[in-house]
Amino acid sequence: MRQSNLFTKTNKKPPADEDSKNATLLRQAGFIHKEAAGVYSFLPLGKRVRDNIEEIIREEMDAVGGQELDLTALQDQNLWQQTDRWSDEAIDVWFKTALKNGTEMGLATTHEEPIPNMLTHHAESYRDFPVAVYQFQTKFRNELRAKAGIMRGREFLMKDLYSFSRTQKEHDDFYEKMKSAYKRIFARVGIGADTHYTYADGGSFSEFSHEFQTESEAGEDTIYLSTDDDLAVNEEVLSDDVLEKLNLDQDNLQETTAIEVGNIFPLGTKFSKPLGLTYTDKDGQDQPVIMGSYGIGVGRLMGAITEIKASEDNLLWPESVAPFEVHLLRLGDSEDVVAETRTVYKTLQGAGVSVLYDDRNASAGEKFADSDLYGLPFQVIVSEKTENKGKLEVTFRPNTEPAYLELSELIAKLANTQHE
RNA sequence: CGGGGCAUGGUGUAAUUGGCUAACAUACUCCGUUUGGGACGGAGUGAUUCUCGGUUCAAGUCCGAGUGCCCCGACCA
Repeated sequence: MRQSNLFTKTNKKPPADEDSKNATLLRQAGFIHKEAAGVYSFLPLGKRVRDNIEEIIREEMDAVGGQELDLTALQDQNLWQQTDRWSDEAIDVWFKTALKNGTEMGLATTHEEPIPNMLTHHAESYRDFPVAVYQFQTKFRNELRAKAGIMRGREFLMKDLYSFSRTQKEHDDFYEKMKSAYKRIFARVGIGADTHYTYADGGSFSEFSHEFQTESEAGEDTIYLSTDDDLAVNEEVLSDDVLEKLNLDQDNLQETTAIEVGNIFPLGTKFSKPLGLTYTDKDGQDQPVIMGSYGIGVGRLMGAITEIKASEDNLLWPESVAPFEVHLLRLGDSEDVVAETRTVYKTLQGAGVSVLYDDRNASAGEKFADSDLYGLPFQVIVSEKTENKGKLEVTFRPNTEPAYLELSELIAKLANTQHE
């Protein structure tokens, strides 16, 4: 994309009404726009990042057999009354709204009810199971206090997958597959080393649920990390009993704050029973379906990546999620520089590389400043200098030492550093 | 929901502490010169000082109420 066509602008100063690093930098760079507290719009650059994260998650969900769908945000209160979760006491973050006829509807905070309800109309036989369905869907939560930029908002995009199994064993096997899928996701988006499988409260149907917690001072959770096992325990369930069960020694645990970037949750028959989701077994008998839910807040994950990777002043994107792989800077506007930059731009695009081409008639300093703020993984410079050298100047962030490469060498390098 | 802080052009700030036409930087538009770390000169555009009410000869400034934003706490299916 030509940067001259990008309608968003960077700001010299960060916004004054923002405290979190993620919102401060993402807004200063024009990746997101704030509509209200905890309500952020995604602008072209920000949307590209979020889309990239979404696509990685999608690939991993498809790989474990997930089928993508898209349920509505508007929710019928009758459904939620079946599980006794329509009241504001049961779910205190409900947004509710009235239809013209006076009927109340809710804006979905989760789809633990509607998904199994929908499934009762489609899956009945043991032959129809197991099933795993997922969606990227907007959730609404009327938080008492939104905070931490895009990491705890009132409206946000969430990937939620629900598994439906016939037996506990079938459920357990799938649960393990999801655990691996989540590990791959967090590794692929560049925070694998900082993210830890964490034991957390399991609610009424199982002893534990499991969270993926990314170490960061911006986090709101406290976890106890066992570095030997790359395993952690959320403060909320920490006890001698639990430590013994997990074979952990309190003295070897390290307390740290972390961002919950994902969680997986065994639900048992908590929802399938009241909603009447059963399957008919080979003997013609109805059997309850065993459920699991598996969530990742896509926006929160983007926020977490920002918190982990960005410096105080500049964003920095892992190649796998960057809005563009290459930031191509044209310094000067002499004919040969313009022609050469255009050639590089076209050739990289032809090679399947996403390029943000700064073709503006701006000063070098301004281009560098914007480029640093954007934090794309590769910075490629074409100028009189590089023309004389006959090579491109390439910086691979976060390195600051440039390399001088032929165009063909650059393309080879880009191919090699493609993330798994 | 309890507590604290803040609210002035798109953005970041100032305004003698109640006093003249709300200033500066940046951004934006136009002209010209520039082009390796946010260039320079010139000319412009842009503000109901969050809202409503009050005090006063006079309010961005004081008072009251409300709203919004940020932070701490509680809460977090």
